[in-house]
Amino acid sequence: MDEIDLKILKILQKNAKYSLEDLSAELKIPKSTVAYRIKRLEALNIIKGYYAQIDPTALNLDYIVISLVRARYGKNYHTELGSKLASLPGVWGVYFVLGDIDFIVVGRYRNREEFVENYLEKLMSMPEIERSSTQVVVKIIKESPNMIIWW
Amino acid sequence: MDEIDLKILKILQKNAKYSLEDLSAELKIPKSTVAYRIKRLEALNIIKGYYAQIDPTALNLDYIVISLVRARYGKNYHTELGSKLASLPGVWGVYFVLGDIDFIVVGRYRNREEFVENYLEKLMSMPEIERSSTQVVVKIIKESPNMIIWW
DNA sequence: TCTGAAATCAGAATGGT
DNA sequence: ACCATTCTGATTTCAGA
Repeated sequence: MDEIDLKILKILQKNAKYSLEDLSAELKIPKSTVAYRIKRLEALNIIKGYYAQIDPTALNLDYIVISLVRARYGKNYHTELGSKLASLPGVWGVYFVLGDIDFIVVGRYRNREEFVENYLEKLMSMPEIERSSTQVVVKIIKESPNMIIWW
Repeated sequence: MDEIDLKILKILQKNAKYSLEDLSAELKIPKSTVAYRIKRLEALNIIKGYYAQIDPTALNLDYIVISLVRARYGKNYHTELGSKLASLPGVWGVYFVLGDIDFIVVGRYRNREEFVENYLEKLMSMPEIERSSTQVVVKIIKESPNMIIWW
């Protein structure tokens, strides 16, 4: 991983359709070398894949929720609860944190009913949870999780 | 936006490199029609772009933080604070929520020093903040924000 | 709006340094 | 590990339905 690899990643994290030719011109190295580098980054699993970014609002996914969850104490309670939370439909993020709270959970739904049915009811029936508070997101000010390299 | 569009999106949200030919076979429509559909989804900004997904740990980004922020009351305090939080280096998510907390902020850093310098010090010098608590993520159990369509 | 065929172009493969 | 060339196949274009 050198400076050139980093430059490639910096460009591809923003635009996966950037062509080998343009990368070649940008980095001033032959395009076959660019191809070679990218293949290596893929093989090393540094590039984990390519995906289309879809506008959530276009699919009416504007019922975004974030929950702060505290687990009960007990052996395996944390790991078990973690995977149970992660498997809830609509949940895309589960973070295990230290402190007052144990888990932060993020999910996207199309409306209140869908949220209640797929998320809230299931959450409230989990015995491993000691306490949880769920917030509805009013506005997404920033959401660009694909921008890994910012420096 | 019909059933076919949704199927296309469902596939491309997972794999942007899925070829027109394979999509054509999968959906049982000619590949030129698939191309036509995709172009339309792009034009309508339903597909917002294509990205390479980069492994954060490969770049030593394992100092992940989530802050719960409460703003002071006052005109414009909330919108101003929102954009100030979003502009912090390393911050990729800022959510405005209702309730006890006003903002939930997510950031990625390579180490403690980088986090303190780029994030914590700047956060703590923001007068619009009444109170904030920052959690360090011990484990990312799930993080797949690109999976928009789950039903 | 959709489709088939042709043309174009980008990416994969090869082999040499 | 790097790079020039060749080759393959995916995408774009366009005319017609």
